[in-house]
Amino acid sequence: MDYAGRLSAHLPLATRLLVIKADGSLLVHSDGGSYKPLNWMSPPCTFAVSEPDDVQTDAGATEIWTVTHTKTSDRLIVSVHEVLHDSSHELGIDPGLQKDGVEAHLQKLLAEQLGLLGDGHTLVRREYMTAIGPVDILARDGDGRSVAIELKRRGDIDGVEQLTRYLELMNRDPLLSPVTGVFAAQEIKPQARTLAEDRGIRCLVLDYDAMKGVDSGVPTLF
Amino acid sequence: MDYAGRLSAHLPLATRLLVIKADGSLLVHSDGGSYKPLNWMSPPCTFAVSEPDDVQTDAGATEIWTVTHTKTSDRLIVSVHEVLHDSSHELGIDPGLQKDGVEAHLQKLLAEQLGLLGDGHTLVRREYMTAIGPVDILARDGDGRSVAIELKRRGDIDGVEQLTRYLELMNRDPLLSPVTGVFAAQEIKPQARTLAEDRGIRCLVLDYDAMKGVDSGVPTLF
DNA sequence: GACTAAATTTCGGTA
DNA sequence: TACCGAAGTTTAGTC
Repeated sequence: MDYAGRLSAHLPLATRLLVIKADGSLLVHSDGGSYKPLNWMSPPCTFAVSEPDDVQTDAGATEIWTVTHTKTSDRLIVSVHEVLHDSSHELGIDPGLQKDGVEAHLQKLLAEQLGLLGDGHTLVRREYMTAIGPVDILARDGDGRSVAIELKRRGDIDGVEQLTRYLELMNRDPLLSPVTGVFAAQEIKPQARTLAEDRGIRCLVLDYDAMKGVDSGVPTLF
Repeated sequence: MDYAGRLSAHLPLATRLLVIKADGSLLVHSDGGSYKPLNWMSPPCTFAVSEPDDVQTDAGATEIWTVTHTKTSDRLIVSVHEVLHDSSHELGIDPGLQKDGVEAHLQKLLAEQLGLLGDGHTLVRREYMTAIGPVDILARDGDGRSVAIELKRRGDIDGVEQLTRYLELMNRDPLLSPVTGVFAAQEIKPQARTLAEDRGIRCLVLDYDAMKGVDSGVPTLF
């Protein structure tokens, strides 16, 4: 199997699971790894089966599958040598997945429990819009000063950079300035902490389970 | 099907493709979307089948699958109502995927075609090591001044931040300073360009196909 | 093993 | 529709 598109890739002959979806897209899975296929073609694409030429036949191929992306002309070519099993099913339309978010939920909890930042903190609003994007939570501390909170499940350097950009911008706004920053996450990487504190940004490690426990309203199912 | 772990998710009853891999991991696919399953459990995990209880039987379930992550105790519970088709195959060991990288190739091409930056540029080295990581390309311009190049397929804000960190550090080194920055990518997002130019970083849009065309050596297969 | 950066990322929300 | 940021991200490489 060969892929030519945004990169070139070759997959040697082996027993694989090939999944053709209703939209013509193709997944090639091995018997391990995570959910990511070894190779694939995303929709929109077209699926075609053709006869192998002489060289391909001599190599043992019985069918050639060609999957071509409709827009980018990325192409996936599969030499099928032997079909161990073939089965086709109509799955019909698909009720969607219902998710109970992570960062969204954490944000809600923290907004309700701003006391975790220190006494006297009050919520201004969640998803406070700025020119370069929304700040997760904008609050005011006991002295009425603005506090911008960036929330992550895992606190990485990227998150600190993100908060730094917001702070830079917001501190140019005389109505908000001075704005201090709080980097809140369930887990904060050492390098991220160092960078944040070097920039005068407070770090706050959140205990999700504990915060769920003091959930103000109805007890959760899980 | 219900997932309880890093988040909670529920998937209504429907016809699905369920793939159990050799390592006990499970994928639940619908007949569309991209390669990402609707729901899944990554290895290492354990797979167990049990009888439905009375409530589950009344609801129509004939089997209950429970997939539990070995380390995090994330859990996926599947109520199987009807099996339309069941097939099992030994895939055996798996020759790896051979990739022909993108950024790596682009980096090689640009290192060979530094004239794209302007006349007189010479290569110092690729993957120039600094304390906080490797700079993609270090060069010198016609006047002998250092130029640090950050290379991306898609030029995003993150890449500008990355280059900024490198420049900050390298400019503290008297042997290198002053170091100017070049942000090179096949496509540069407007916000990334604005941020880069605001920081005095040059932006360079690369034409991959054109650069491949002037490839110095053997013609490529694709 | 921990951490960082890339990914043929995919996916969802918003301007 | 384009763009931006999150993801139960996954994956690969380096320290």
